[in-house]
Amino acid sequence: MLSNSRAAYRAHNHQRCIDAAMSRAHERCAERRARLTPIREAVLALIWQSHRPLGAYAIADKLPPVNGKKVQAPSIYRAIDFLLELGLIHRLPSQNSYIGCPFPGNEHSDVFMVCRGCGSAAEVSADALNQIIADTSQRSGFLLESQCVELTGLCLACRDGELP
Amino acid sequence: MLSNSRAAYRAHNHQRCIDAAMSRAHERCAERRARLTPIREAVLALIWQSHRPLGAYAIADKLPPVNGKKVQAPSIYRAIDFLLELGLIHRLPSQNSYIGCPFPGNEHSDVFMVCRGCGSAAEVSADALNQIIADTSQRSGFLLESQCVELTGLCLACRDGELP
DNA sequence: AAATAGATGAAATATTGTAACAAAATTGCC
DNA sequence: GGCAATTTTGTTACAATATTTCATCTATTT
Ligand SMILES: [Zn+2]
Ligand SMILES: [Zn+2]
Ligand SMILES: [Zn+2]
Ligand SMILES: [Zn+2]
Repeated sequence: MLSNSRAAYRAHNHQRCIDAAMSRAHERCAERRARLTPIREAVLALIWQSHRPLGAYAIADKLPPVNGKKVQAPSIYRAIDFLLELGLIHRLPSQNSYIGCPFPGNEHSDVFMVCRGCGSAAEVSADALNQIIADTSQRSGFLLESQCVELTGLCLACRDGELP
Repeated sequence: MLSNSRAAYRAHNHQRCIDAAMSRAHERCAERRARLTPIREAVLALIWQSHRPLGAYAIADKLPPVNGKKVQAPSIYRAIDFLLELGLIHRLPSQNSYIGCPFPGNEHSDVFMVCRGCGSAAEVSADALNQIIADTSQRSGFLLESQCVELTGLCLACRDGELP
């Protein structure tokens, strides 16, 4: 089971997460002959600033201005589309936000655990879960093409700290 | 495994779906001492007009005007919130739309199969899937509170008709 | 260098959702 | 029934998210 939940929810050297993500991004773009332009790279880096998903306008607000002008929404969305396409980020539809993918390129279901305490999201790729989803689809005669699984709750850290 | 995929994706007497849904809604409101007002009932009925999820503004457009005036967004969203609260409908976050729940009141995971061909959505409550999701959460130390599973692909009918 | 395709800038607009407060309807109580 | 409390709805304005369109600029290819 691939998972970044340990990293996402605990104190860790996050710079390593960032470095790894950016380096994977460069690799992947090279493979696909796609261009990781400055805007795209900046957006990806921003998304990886933490394990909390970011909305498009939050990204726009945090991006450093170019020539004194804020980068506008369409540019942000174009960068997001590009990164989604390459599988470098994922969208969390329930909150209109975007999160870096810790293992792009690997076959993996898109399963996220989103903590309502700290806001962090961890991606988990569980084969067993995948398998059940495939079985369930098949038994219903449904040709599965993609999926989106968002689990909401409290991560270990927030569970200890904040008694509900 | 509870599922309405047979009904949702095949020709069937849909009036029975509607009648059953409305009758369940009245029951459930009675239990909870909640009021199924005309607007709320109309919104629910509209959502049940088909097995295709509807957006809030689509509902607003289709609702018959009251005193010659269109029902405004806030009223629609209030009705939606009410129906969500009672478990009579679900939200599909990936497309900002709402779909009737075929078995409200029963314990059930929220799992949907959404056909990109015909747009219909079927709800499935699979214990095995539930169980795996619970296990996966627990193994990660994640306190699961709610979930949202959207499977996208082609239903049986669309698979036969439309060769991809 | 010219042509082409890809990427960004800029302005406007569309879509989805909420806040705030007034008006109306319903409920519970006397 | 009359009256206060509560709930629901109307109305207006606005916030947040996302897209369309067309012009301009940049990179790649020929
Ligand atoms: Zn990290
Ligand atoms: Zn947390
Ligand atoms: Zn039906
Ligand atoms: Zn279909």
